[in-house]
Amino acid sequence: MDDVSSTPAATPGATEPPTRRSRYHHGDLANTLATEATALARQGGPTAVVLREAARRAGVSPTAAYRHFASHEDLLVAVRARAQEQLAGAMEQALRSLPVLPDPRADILRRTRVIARAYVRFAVDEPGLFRTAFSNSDPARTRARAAAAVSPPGSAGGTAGGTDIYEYRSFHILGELLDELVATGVVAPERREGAEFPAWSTMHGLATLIIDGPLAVLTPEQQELAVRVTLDTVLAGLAR
Amino acid sequence: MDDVSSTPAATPGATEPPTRRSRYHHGDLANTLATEATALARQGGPTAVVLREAARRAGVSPTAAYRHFASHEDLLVAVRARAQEQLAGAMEQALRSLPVLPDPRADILRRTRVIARAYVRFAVDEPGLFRTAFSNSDPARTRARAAAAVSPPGSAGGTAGGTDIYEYRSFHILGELLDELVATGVVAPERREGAEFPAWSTMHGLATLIIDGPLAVLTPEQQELAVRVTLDTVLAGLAR
DNA sequence: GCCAAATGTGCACAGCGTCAACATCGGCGG
DNA sequence: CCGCCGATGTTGACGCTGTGCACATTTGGC
Repeated sequence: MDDVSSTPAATPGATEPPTRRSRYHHGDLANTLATEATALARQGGPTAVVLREAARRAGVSPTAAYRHFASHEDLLVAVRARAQEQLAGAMEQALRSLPVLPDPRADILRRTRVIARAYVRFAVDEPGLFRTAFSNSDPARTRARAAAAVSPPGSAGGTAGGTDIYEYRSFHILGELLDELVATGVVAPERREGAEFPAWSTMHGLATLIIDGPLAVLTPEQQELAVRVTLDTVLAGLAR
Repeated sequence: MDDVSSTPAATPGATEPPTRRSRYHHGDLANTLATEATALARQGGPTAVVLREAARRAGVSPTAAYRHFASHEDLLVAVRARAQEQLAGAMEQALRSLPVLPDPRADILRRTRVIARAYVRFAVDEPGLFRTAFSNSDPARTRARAAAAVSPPGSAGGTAGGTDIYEYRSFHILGELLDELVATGVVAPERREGAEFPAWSTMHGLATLIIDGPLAVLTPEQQELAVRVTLDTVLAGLAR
């Protein structure tokens, strides 16, 4: 399938796309392994990411993976990044195929609904990837990250420190959306600060409750209703 | 009963008053195993629940566990139930130690804030248990559960089918809270239907984003702010 | 008091992550 | 053009896991 590569150093040279290598040295194993591992995550979530199976699918011995990933956890980190990227991609894709409405207020409102729906839809359509995107195997890691201070949760733009919320592209998209909502007068300016929290929490909570939690028992129609009610509520809460 | 023990070394609790029999073969292993497994989940989350280790701590052979749990997944199910119970217990506990305010409106509002805060606090204080409570290893299981239809998401009371949202005690608590919010005129009656979705999604989303997601980088103070802003927003959205 | 059911043990197997030692390739200096 | 050396891949092994099978022990009902 089409996979969205997220490696910073993209292959600049000419390599055969149709994967024709039977040499002792496999072309770019790192990328292939991450891709295969992502495929595993897609069906089965983070626990389905097993290094040996990824190596098997890449046609390589298990230990070969260790030339490119320090550990299983390291491979999972790469898969997580890809999953995050696919989520953000799904959100942007939903926006892309959207005609612009004449009324800017109606336009931004609809885009907001579309984005929220895309977020939840991605979770429902690709639960494995979604779970993986927000998986956290090592608690210590999270604590360590928390040590790095970040800027106050105000408007987008100024951030400090290497660990940044905005490294999550989906969060960035959300921030811009909120700015537009304020600009068009839908959202009260005095409610802009920290508005990402209720907005994102709502979408994310709904998505996880549907795929992992109690709301899984809802029929698709009921889930649809849940999305609508939830979105309306948070919009009403942010409205001026 | 849900004391947060501070001694990770010895037996982590588990008082069994009923069967006071002499130590014949072995006590009620099922309970002991579940307790030990829950202790594992507490530090390390669902992936830390390993059957052999639980058996080891219970002082029995690994296969002994199979007399009480059909599989590792089955053991995890038991641990999940315990984790859910502890979450609900923490919420109720937070309410219990709360004096009643004269103004019913102020009272229910404060209880709402306390409950939401307790939910997030439990996730932060006991990330392992919280993650376990909402873990889902087998996608097929979720799909199967979804097959069982439930009643429309309206007011509490009428539900159909064995699989019920309200088997989650925390959800039940939330429903009653919303009823009171309507009764005291804080929440518009016409917004009552499906109000559990935005309310719970918000709390749950915030909690998971903090312990597993991007919001982990926030300082405790910033997390506090995030909780407040999020709660205010959803309350404003539900208000009449 | 005996026997069957319940409960716990030992052993074994396959699969996992990972390490150490060895094999092979490909690019660079001579 | 050649040889070498670092990057890459392989084999084998270790300890861990979940789990099935045959066997040992306990216990409650007759």
